[in-house]
Amino acid sequence: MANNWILGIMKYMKEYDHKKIENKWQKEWEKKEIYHAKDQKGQNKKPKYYSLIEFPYPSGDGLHVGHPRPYIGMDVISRKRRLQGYNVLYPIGWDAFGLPTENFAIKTGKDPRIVTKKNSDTFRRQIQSLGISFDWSREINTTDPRYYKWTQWIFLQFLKKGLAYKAKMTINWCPKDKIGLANEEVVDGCCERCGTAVEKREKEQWMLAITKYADRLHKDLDDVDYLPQIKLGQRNWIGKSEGAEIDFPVVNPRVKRFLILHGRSSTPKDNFYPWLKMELESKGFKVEVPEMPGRGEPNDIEQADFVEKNCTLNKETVIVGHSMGGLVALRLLERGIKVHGVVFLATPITGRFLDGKVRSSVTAAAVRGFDYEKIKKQADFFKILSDSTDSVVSQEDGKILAKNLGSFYQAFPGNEPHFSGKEEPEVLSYLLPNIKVFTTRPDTIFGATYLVLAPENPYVQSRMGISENKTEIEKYLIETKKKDEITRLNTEKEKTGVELKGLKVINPATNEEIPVWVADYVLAGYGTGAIMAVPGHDERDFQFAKKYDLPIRRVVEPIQIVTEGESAVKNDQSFVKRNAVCAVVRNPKDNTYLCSSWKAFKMNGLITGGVEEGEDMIEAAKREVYEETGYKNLRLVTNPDFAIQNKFYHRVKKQNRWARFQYMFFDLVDESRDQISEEENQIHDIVWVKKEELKNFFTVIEGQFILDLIDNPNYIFLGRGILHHSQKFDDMDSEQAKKEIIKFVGGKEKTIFKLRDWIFSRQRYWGEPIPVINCQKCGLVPVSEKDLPVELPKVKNYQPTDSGESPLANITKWVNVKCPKCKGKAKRETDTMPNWAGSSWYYLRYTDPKNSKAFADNKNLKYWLGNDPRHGGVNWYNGGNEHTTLHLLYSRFWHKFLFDLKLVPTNEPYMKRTSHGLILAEGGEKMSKSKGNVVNPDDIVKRYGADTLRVYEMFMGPFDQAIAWSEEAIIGPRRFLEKVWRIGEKILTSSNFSALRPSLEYKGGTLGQLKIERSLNLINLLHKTIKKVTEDIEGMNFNTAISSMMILSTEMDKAESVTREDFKIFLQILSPFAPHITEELWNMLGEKKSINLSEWPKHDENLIKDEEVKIVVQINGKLRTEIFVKANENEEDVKRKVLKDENVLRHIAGKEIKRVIYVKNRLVNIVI
RNA sequence: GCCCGAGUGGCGGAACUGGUAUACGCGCACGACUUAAAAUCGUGUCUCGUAAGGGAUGUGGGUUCGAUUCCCACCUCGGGCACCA
Repeated sequence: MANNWILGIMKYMKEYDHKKIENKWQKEWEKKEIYHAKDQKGQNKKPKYYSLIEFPYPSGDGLHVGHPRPYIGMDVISRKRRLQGYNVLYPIGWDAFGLPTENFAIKTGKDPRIVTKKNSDTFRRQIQSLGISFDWSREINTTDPRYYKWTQWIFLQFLKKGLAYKAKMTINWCPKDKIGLANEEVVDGCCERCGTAVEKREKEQWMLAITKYADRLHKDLDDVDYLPQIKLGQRNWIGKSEGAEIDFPVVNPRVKRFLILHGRSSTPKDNFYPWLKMELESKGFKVEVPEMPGRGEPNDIEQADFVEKNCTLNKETVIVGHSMGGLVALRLLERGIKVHGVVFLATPITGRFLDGKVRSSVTAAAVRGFDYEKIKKQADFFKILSDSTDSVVSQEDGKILAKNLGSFYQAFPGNEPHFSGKEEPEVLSYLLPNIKVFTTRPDTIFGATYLVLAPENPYVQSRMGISENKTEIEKYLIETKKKDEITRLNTEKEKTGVELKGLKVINPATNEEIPVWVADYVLAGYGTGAIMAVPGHDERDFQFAKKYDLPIRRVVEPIQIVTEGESAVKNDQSFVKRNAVCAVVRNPKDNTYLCSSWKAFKMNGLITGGVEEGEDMIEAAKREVYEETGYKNLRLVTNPDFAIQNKFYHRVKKQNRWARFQYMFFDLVDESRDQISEEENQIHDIVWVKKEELKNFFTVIEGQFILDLIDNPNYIFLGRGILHHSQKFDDMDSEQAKKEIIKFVGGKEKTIFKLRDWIFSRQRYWGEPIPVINCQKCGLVPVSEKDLPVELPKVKNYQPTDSGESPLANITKWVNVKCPKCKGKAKRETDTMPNWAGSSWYYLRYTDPKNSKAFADNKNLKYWLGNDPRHGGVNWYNGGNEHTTLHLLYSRFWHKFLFDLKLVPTNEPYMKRTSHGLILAEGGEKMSKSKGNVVNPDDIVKRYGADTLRVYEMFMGPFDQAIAWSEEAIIGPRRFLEKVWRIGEKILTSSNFSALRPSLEYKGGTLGQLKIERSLNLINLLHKTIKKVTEDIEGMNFNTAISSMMILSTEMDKAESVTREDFKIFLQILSPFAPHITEELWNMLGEKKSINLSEWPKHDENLIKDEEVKIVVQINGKLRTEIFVKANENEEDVKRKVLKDENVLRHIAGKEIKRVIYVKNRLVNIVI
């Protein structure tokens, strides 16, 4: 019986026919549903494991050999987990919306649905031929209406919570693809996809408020296990910076008095007028609040008469016209009265006017039809603070009023309704404006010598009218607008800007008046669009200040604290402060510098000394040079007001010193020199040191700063240090001073982010339609959830329109719908979602891919993600480096949002994230169809087999690094598998080879009990290999795992005998890499159940211990010989043995042994 | 410019926490088998040197008994960010 069986095998064996084997097992596995994950916890007691790869975009080019690398990697892990007893979910699907398919449709007119189907069929066939253990029963496709129904549904939840909104945006527009691009899709000012230069366009866009989650997206990275560089990428992109918002009050010397004119019904009813009056008076202004006649049924003409007669009106007056009072102001100006300015507070008070109709004051003004051209000439500025959005369309005869109103606003551009009308400080801030800046360096505010506004900052517009250099500013604004993104963001280019002349603000720290500039190096979209410029401590401000000759003030000075040696600061003593100078004296003849070298101890530095009471700094420096070196004629080159604070212990005076050394640069006029005192001579030597040698010469840290200063006269100190020129904050540590200074200037601590809200609409066809209906009456109305999905209609032409609308806009049948609210005429939104949408939640769908009631059943989510909010999610997610910022960030955002709605059980989607490197073409270039260097896995599978391809891809190099494909090297893994096959063949066919079975003897025992040496070594190696492979897989060190198995296979092949048990263990640890061949051999060895259902072997610690170890013998660190000793041999015995070795004796002959270093089980190093 | 990562044979790469540098694979050379070739197997393969020994992990320095590994400076390549106050 047994013989027959072996004979049968012998016939069957012969060569390794990968085609037969792989086909057979792939069918068998699918038939037995061996890789299908089981949902319900009750049915299986196994712990769950969710491993995930990024689902592919099924492009028309088909799979290339780079695609499967991550799939194989996670497959190895998933297969290992199954053997380790987990219920594994390893799913796949298609991320099939997107541009390439659409562009193909545009070119060929083919329906993207059909193209997608064809492409994904090809991808599926190719991936399946690799024997990856995906659960194909859970396959999903983002373009399937049953899938995108839920993408749309999630969007509606965003809409409901106010996190999806429409905004007019200047967007990046790719003129070739005719598509709006998100910031992250623009690379170097060009379209990420096609490389065309990006243009700017104004467009209404759907936005997702990802910035609301910025802080959590940043902070929660602490809880997840991502590779450090991935976390870093996320953090950089979010761009958190902590700082402060600080107000700089605007100075306007021409305003002396305010005239507050009541509104129609607003008797000093509330605290508003008294409050405003008090506030203004407290700032030193004259304020007049006349008691207006004709309350109740006001008449602006009558009131204007009254004001003209009783109040002071001149060029120093600003009229604050509240409601009806605003009309009175208009009347006055129309009569030819000149004032400095008018602020028209059009708060939401409506009432019955002279014409008997009810409307707000702005509406009333519009109806009156003033002579705006004349009015505008009477005042330097005319500011309308209005909330009267309701008055744009009148309740009664809307159209006419709207027209009039339009002309009113047209007359005063930049005054569109924007005012909330409620907050008193808001009113005040318009009367006495502040410019708000954001800074991360409030500690440097004493060095803020000017302010810079971004050209887009609204304050520039509103202020321009009264600027002395209005035309210059206008010109600059036009210029910057013309500049495209590339030139504007080019840091190399010289900074430009223009001063807002006549405008000064007060630095709230110094109370000095400082100028205000407009410059495009300040970005409107970040912070407040305004900065305080500190040229002394910011490179950009410094460049700008140099160019426009603005004052530079250094307020933070580096500090050096001596902590070692005899000059180390004594912790128990307080400091004695001194002003000191440091003279940098150059001899221009040979470009050397005057230095001193102390005789008593190793200290090399410059000429320094204390400043005496009342002494001038420069004189002090010259005096010190003269006293210490005798040089008489010095010429001051520069005194940059640069100093270093120095804390040390004065050895002579025996006290802690805190000295401030101010650096001054001198040139030697001539070399004339007096004798120096003997006393000085005793202390140090005078040396002239060449500039190149200074670096090595200085023993003190300040040397570094001096070199920076010498090499670069524009050196500015950017680091943390000690404050100076900062009044009461002098001598404080800059970091500590931040908070106190913010408080001192009345600022507010604030954290801001670089992250912008996500532009979520695309004017394209092949994406999920945004499920919103546009109704003239009701505005934006969400499609009711029961009407989802909003399916993409078929179109004839996929070309986007030139106006930038999606091709959907032309499908009138689809676009025109009834409003779900009022049943009136309405239009569908024609924008579609970006293809980040479907991939932001796909991993949730895998847990319950066929659910038609919810995006996934809660039970399934809880099972597969876990129920611990802080430590749950997909167990292991591997993907490409190119997706570690955007896709990861977006899906984390969606997940957190769903978590807040209690729709998912965890706070984070993925517990662990790793990346793989790309596989490049043989030349090291990226594989692409256009370059013609694509390697198709079909050919490799056909020639070498899927197992060989898998082993090769895992073996070729470190998993996380990019690597070039090599057609030559693939033969190595193939030979390895053939060797494995041969060993199996030998075991099956040669009873001699597999006869010796010491397995029962060694189980649980130590190697010492074993007598058969060959097997013994093999068993030792086997167990070491189990350990290594087990560990290496966890660290994704697949290449070294395979390398160790190659070694094992060589040893087994060479061995006189290998037991079935041992070989089967080898097959098990190899099976994640090469599942087909191992399954076949496993089966041939008589196993009835799949190797996939077996148990992952464990190594036996006792069996990997070496009996004998090699000790490396070094002499003076050089390898001389090696000896073998028993493991854990006593140190003395080893040393004794080493010293008897003839090689050793030869080397140490006649020399004295100074030291012997011993590292247990490793080496002996003899120092002679 | 800033921030990461990496530089090791002819090539892909290995080396634990500072302890034999070059594992494993490719290639190449030689040998065995063969009429022959392919395939396979075996042996060898950093470099100089007959040898003893010396020199090599991008370059230069440092710490150490001992450095691919730690520190400093520089060079090159790859990736990310790029006027983010």
